[in-house]
Amino acid sequence: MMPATDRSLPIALLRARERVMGPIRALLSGAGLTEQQWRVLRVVQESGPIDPTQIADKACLLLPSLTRILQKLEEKQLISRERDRQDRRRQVVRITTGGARVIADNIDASLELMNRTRAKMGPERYEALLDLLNELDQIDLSG
Amino acid sequence: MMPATDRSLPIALLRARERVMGPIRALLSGAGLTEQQWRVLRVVQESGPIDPTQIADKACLLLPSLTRILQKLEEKQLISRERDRQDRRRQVVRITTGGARVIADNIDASLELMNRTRAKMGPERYEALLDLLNELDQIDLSG
DNA sequence: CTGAATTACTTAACATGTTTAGCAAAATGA
DNA sequence: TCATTTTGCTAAACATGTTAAGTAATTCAG
Repeated sequence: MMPATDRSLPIALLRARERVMGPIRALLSGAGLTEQQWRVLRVVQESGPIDPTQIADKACLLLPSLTRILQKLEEKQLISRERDRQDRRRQVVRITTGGARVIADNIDASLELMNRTRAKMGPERYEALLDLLNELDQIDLSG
Repeated sequence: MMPATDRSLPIALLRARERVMGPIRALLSGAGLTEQQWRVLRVVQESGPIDPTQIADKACLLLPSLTRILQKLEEKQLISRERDRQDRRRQVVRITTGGARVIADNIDASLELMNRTRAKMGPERYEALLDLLNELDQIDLSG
């Protein structure tokens, strides 16, 4: 028998994510960015010059998705790309002045949303949730 | 400053979901079904005749997505649809014999995967995670 | 009863998720 | 060194996510 939807882990994860991302998406749409574009932009700013494979890892995206996102961000002139001199398979991605400005204009509201979530839930439970999610991510389900 | 990715709630939710759904997707692809198609099929079987709005609610899908999914499931003859006699805006969705067979063929392995996750994580922590996710889902972030 | 909401979907458009294939550069090994 | 494999990324195809419009049926206010 199927568990009630609130006891189904996949659906509970889906709903929780939607609850958290809804307000963030609303904020970012005002800046003309999607959630994923925002994530990539922030990774690039925080890390400095970085290649797509590492971006994908940090932003939790698959490379085919990232390819399209980088193309969009480059069109919008929020990032720049060039080939790596040492290894010409690779690219070096950098944030532009415009990209940095977009982050500066939205970062406070974004962090405020997460802080509000944390406060409403209670810091201890919020941290406990993060711990459990990370634990779940590290489980080996293969055997 | 951006939290490390494992302390970012949106990314932690993303990774956890991917970890849980990966094996389930692999199982279902053998049956020619996507994760969402499977979710819809199960909701319809468990509920009996049901309209799309309720399916969307239970399966945690938006109506535009559900419209396409129902079309695919109808093509595959796993569900049937007809207009509601009382309210002709509505539809009544039913599972077909073929749909019931697909569920019967895959339900055991599907439940087994979730049970394995639960066991590896420990039943108590698993339940605690579900509780925290549901709590997060019920937070009012508007104010 | 009738025109203005409202409801239950459907369609369309754009972005991402997911899988598979492809290509060029670099590393490997006989 | 040269064929093979691996790596880093891109392209394509199909499915879903998300938002905005559109349509037909129903409800509601006046």
